[in-house]
Amino acid sequence: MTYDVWLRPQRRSRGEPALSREQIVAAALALLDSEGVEALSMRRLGAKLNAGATSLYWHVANKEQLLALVVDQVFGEIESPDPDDSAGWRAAAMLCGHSIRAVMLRHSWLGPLMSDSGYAYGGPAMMRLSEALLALFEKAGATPEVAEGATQTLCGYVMGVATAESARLRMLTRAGQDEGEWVAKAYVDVEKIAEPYPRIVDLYARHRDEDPRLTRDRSFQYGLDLVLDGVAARLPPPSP
Amino acid sequence: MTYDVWLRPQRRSRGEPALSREQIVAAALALLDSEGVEALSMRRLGAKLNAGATSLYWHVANKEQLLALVVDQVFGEIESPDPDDSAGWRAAAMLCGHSIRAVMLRHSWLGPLMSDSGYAYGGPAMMRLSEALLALFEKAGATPEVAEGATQTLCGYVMGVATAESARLRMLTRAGQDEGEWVAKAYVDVEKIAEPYPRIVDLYARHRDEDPRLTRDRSFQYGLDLVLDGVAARLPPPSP
DNA sequence: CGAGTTAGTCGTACAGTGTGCGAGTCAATC
DNA sequence: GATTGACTCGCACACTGTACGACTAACTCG
Repeated sequence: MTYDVWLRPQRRSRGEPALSREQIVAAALALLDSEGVEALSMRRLGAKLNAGATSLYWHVANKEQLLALVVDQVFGEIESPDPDDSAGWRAAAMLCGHSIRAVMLRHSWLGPLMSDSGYAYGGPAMMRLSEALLALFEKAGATPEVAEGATQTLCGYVMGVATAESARLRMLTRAGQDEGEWVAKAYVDVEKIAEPYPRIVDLYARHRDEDPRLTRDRSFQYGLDLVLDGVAARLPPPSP
Repeated sequence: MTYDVWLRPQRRSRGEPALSREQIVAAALALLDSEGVEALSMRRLGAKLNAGATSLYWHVANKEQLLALVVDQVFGEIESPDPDDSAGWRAAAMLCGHSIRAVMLRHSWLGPLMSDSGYAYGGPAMMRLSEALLALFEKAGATPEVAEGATQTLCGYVMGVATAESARLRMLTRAGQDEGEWVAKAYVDVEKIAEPYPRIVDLYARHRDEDPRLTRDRSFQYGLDLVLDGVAARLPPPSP
């Protein structure tokens, strides 16, 4: 019965209670954003809400469920594509891909939390996103099967890459270093470890003097284009 | 200096010590496979090795580092592509993609651990894999830039999808249910939540009576083909 | 109005976590 | 024989998630 997270109605009384599920989720989100995932404990969250740690358990079954709620809340920040986007399906899908990535980089704890369990069964926000993507591709002429494949491939790619990117970002902020500095410092280590792997050394060298953020942006865009090319090839030819 | 995990030489004495780093990593791997990530504590790991929990800290700086070592060890199970594969680059890349997915599904804790931090800086095994993929694409005629893009896109897609798949698998084994049973049971909940999203309801309905494993296999293959199509379009046309 | 029910909060307690520290052991070397 | 260095380990600390039962305060019913 894992789905009852989303089904269970919220109990309510008259004089509104001091704590509410929305409040708790919002506070958890704020704590995650400002201090990272390892800082989120029920006690700290309670303290932030001027409440006892165990009071939270009235509104939320356990920590895992709370995290699922937070994850879905953040999914709500993603801009769903507009199936009637006048710029065409491709531009809309692209925008959506970038939006997913932006949200995952903005909340760099999202990747790990999704992998931990959030992924497995999606909440309403994730469903809304999936529905919108399916609709987008179908409107572009895809069969339901193609739309499904396109959606899964797009999401798989975007989330895979963004998860890796955010892992890197978390490591940097934890080290309190700028991405540029870090690349410079890491380079000497990488040269040693990667020594038997000339193409990797070369790859590092090629990006050595670039702004790492731009490199990442470009790299993401490259793969996104590649995936969307693949999608386009599976759609009926556009009417002239 | 995050890279010193891979650089630090192992201390050794004459009469070989009761514990070794390899042993610890192997035991941790076994524990992860058999009981999952939440069962891996330093105390339990120590007990499994007939050693005190804190003895491990002689061989390993901390738990995080241990996990990084385990992750890289498992990466070693992935079959690197053979750049001279007589079946062509596409078949080789495909095989590699399937191998990555197989390893991630076999060790369903891998996705989360990679997202947590492993991803950020790769160990030798991950480097070997990257090098092999770069070599494969370059041998197929790609420029270093295209090879880089292809590698990142392929890995991003495969790891993204496989992480999502393994999250589902973990949830199932935790619930002690068969994937088929679960789909059947979840269906009634999903119908409620997804009710405003007709395409998702439809998607569920389409797969309702299939073997979920085959559905997943097919879906993965679909996206892999799509990505490789995109890669092919970026390679020079094959000589006749 | 009084009694009972229910929603909501919280303190305490328990079993567990990662790991710093210092004390111990034992083989190799001087 | 003394000393060094490689290891092992028990204890302690601060911290975790959460079960449980006690408590308060508001609402409902007779």
